[in-house]
Amino acid sequence: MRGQLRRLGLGHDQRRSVSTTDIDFYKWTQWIFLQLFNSWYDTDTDKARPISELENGFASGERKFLHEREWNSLNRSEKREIINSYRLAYLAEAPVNWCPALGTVLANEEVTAEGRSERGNHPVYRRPLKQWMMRITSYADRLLEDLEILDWSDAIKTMQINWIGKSEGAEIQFHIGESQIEVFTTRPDTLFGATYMVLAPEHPLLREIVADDWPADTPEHWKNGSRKPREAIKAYQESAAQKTDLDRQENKDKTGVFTGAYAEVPVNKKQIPVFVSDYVLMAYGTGAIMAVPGQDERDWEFAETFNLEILRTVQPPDTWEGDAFTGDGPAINSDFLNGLKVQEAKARMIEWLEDTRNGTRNTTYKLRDWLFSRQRYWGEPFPIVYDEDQLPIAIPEDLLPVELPDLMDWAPRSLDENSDPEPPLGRASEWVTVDLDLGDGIRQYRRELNTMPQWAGSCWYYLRYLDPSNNDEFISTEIEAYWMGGETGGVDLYVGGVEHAVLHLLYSRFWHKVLFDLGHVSTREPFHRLYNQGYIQAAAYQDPRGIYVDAVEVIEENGDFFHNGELVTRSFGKMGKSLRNSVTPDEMYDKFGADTLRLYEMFMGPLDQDRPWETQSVVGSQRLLQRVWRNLIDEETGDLIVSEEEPPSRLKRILHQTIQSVRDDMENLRFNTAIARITELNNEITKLDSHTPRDIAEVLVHLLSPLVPHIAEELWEKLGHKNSIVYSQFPTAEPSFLVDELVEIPIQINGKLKSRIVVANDCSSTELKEIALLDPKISSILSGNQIKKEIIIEGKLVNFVI
RNA sequence: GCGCCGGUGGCGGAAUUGGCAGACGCGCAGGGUUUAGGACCCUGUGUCCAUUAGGAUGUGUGGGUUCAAGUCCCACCCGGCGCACCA
Repeated sequence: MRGQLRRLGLGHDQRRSVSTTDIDFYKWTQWIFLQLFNSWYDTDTDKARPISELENGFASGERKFLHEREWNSLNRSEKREIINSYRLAYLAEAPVNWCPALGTVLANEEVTAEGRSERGNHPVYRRPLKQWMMRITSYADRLLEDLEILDWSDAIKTMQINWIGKSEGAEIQFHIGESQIEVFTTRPDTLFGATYMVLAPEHPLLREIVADDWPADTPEHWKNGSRKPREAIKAYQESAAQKTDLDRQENKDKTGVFTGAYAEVPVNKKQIPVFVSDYVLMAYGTGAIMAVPGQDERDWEFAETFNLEILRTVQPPDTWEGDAFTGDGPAINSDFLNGLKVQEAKARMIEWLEDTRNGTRNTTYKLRDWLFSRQRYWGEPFPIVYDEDQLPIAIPEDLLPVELPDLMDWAPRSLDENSDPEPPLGRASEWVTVDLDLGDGIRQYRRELNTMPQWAGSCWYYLRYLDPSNNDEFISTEIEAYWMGGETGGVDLYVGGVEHAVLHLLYSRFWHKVLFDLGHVSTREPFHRLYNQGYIQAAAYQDPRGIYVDAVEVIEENGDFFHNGELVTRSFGKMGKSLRNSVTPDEMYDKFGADTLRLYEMFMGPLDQDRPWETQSVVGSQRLLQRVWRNLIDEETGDLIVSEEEPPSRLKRILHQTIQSVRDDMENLRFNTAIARITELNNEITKLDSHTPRDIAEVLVHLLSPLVPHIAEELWEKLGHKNSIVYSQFPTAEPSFLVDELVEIPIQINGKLKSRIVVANDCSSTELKEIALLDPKISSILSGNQIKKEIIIEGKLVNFVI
């Protein structure tokens, strides 16, 4: 890998090379973990603060302690548990993604929509486990808002927006007998239209509310075939538990069971039936909804299946032919809301709910806290030990790093769905306990056996890269300010693939904001400008059985493709072994040289798009370099053949126009068009009868140098320079040469091009018109026709309307 | 279903604020140089009609705005990616 980078002249700075697995690096990853562990999120000031400030606040009474008992009446261990529940890095028993095939739990971001692992595509199961979490949800709003200051593509921004999934609305209390159930809705304005309620099958309050017997007149199809509600609910819960996420997605037919219970709608005291259905997810909102079929398509569908009342509370337009109406319109059937538009009605209803203590304004997010521990060997050990209270204690900074123990057998075990995760570090029997003096004498502690995910190191490596050998700090304050500061703030340009949209790029932003709050970095965001490069794809070929054949052996004939005489079909995909379509940089280097390879890769299309590799086309780039070489060097002797003459003024103009566009293109990473401009310049030089003037040659080499450094350096040296071209100033365009003395102006009749005239660049519109009318083609068309209108734009065009 | 991105010659792709569609390259065709070869040089190359001159037509489809639309507006089709019963 390093060899390939070097061979291609990619100019990586070896001195700044960092590896997240080096002890010197992960020592600081552990240090950052401690910053998170030792902080809490203060919602009053909207930033992270040291946890000691919270503790002192509780102790002094300065900060209100909103729990049942007085802070000072708690014992040490109770206090610790409370404090722990505020930390940005905390342990929690929660439903997590357990991937037995990988032997580890995974973060939500690492599980695909199909409920499989991003890595390896293995099945993932939800199950409750005690794991380390990162309180990224505290930052949801800031992660959302600060997207605005970033120069990122809309694609990535929307992916993050969707992932954070902010919805504003209200939480409303419903009474079911003695019990109370909270519902989250983004449409509190439709409360009068609530005609039934639905709980998720996993909802904990089901136990309390399910009736003993079906009420009289309960329709048969509400009963799930059971004689008693409890039986019906139990059967439904079991069948729902069997369904995978995939099943739920594929089969969107509404199913459900009546609980036998009725809830009271707070605003009109109406009694509505309570159902259980798996179209309500426990993981979102409160796991319970008020169903408003009139304004919600899913509820409409369910209402139709179970013959439930449908009441419109927003007036759809007259032309409306659909079912549920989710658009805007005046409220109807809604008492004090009648006539109000959705926005006003929402606000009014929230006011009413808060006044009457039936609910509160609330916001929910799809984003969950980040599951941070893994049961793998290759990861940073947590700088955490446990004492006899089984509560986590941070290893002091001066005892870092906590090194990974040597393990002969470090592979994760492949387990099944029902087994528990087994951290490989548990096999390091010498290591699992440790004697430490943490202030009260040497005592034995039990180590944390989980490790951090691979994202931990990549969350902050861009900072360490700036100051890679600092042994005293994770980065020096001055160096951080120098590189990360400036107008924009953050990394100036970050090029990477789109696949990290809601993984690395979200996690990094989160860590960076924590470090910012604690005063360790000076910018709100880590990456100011993000550029997602496309992938180079290559043609892959499948034989009639669908098996991929070696792409290099395929021959084309009249648009069809053959492999050993057999017809094969073509598709495009990422290069790789499975598609048997790889072309390695080394092969290309050997055949064409590093400069040609670089030039071709930059020329084949816009950087942000996927582009198909075509070995056949690489010669084009090689030819350009050969032509440039021959324009400056005698092929036979190897001598420089540039002339010291002043270049002709026409060529000088072309030269400066080229400088201008190449600068602009490079600034915007449009290397393909920059190369096209350079090619045009070189083609002009080739047409010269005399040798290339030095002024032209030097600029040409300069323009090429970032793209093809090797040949550029050699030509630069042959031009007589002692120092490397990288130390010389990139050319700047002379404004006076950017305008041509003569310009060609198109002449249109009725907007269609009929002729062209060449005029001085400062030709006035009256002159333009006169010259245009003199043009033989134009005059012959115009003769006998009345000009109705004329559009004359100086320096641009002439258009006569007849 | 929702969101984002895209659709231009045989191919990869160009085209500021609406202003000459197809820059540049590959491929292809014809010619030149060479003992030969092409990773060399020159010329041509959107499509259709025409011997030429020239004409018509043309940026996924259908409408619209405009003197003028690849570009703006409306409706739709196709492809890629992401999310998906998110209340």
